[in-house]
Amino acid sequence: MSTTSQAILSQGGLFEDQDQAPAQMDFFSFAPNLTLPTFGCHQSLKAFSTIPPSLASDSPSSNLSGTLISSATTRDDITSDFIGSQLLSLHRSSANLWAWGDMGDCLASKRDIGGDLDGHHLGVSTLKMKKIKARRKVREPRFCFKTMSDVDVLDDGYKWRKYGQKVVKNTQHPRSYYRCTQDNCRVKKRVERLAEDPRMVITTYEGRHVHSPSHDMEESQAPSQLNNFFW
DNA sequence: CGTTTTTGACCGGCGC
DNA sequence: GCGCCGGTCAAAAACG
Repeated sequence: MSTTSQAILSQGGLFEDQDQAPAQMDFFSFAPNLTLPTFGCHQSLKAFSTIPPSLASDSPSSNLSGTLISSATTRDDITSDFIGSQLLSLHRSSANLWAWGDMGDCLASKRDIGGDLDGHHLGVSTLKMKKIKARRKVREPRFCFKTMSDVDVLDDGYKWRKYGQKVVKNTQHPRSYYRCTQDNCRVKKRVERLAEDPRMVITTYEGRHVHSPSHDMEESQAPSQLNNFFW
């Protein structure tokens, strides 16, 4: 992955589930108020963690939300300039929205308040709301983002092992399933190229890492938890 | 030879 | 209950 051209780049957005990722980039402002946990998975997302610790803390009650535009595929690409210029629309959220069900409730109540009947701009149909409710069980926190990239699997500093691949209906690109290789870490991610626009890759993370990125161990010797707050 | 990928089988949830 | 579909398993192959 650290091959020749890293100069890929990417525009991305964050959504709490892949179903909600808009097909077109114009919809980017689509979910400015949705919250997302500070997973610290993908470098783009990690950019969130470079915001003041008060915002990036692990506390579920201080989740971040926003829309992200990034232009890097490697951690080295992330500079403070990058963060300043590429990270957009960051908000603090007071709600605890880790669980899926809660996420659904949040969306639902927002819609009620706003009286937004068509709900189209939110990209969540009433049908889907039901679906979310039905899945209320216990779901790992999950989110996805979309990037424009010619590499499928972006280097996010973690080590992944592929455990499956599937062609899903109505798509011509297979979806790949990965699991974090770290023992006891059950984080999964799936990667899929958009049918509408093959330049776009949708990456969905599920769960939270119980460790820091493995890369850091090898190269620059073990980072302190403080440094780790950056990556 | 240990680790990762590939790929068909299998399984569970859901709609009909 | 049955079939479809997405997600996972696991044996075999590929890789380094």
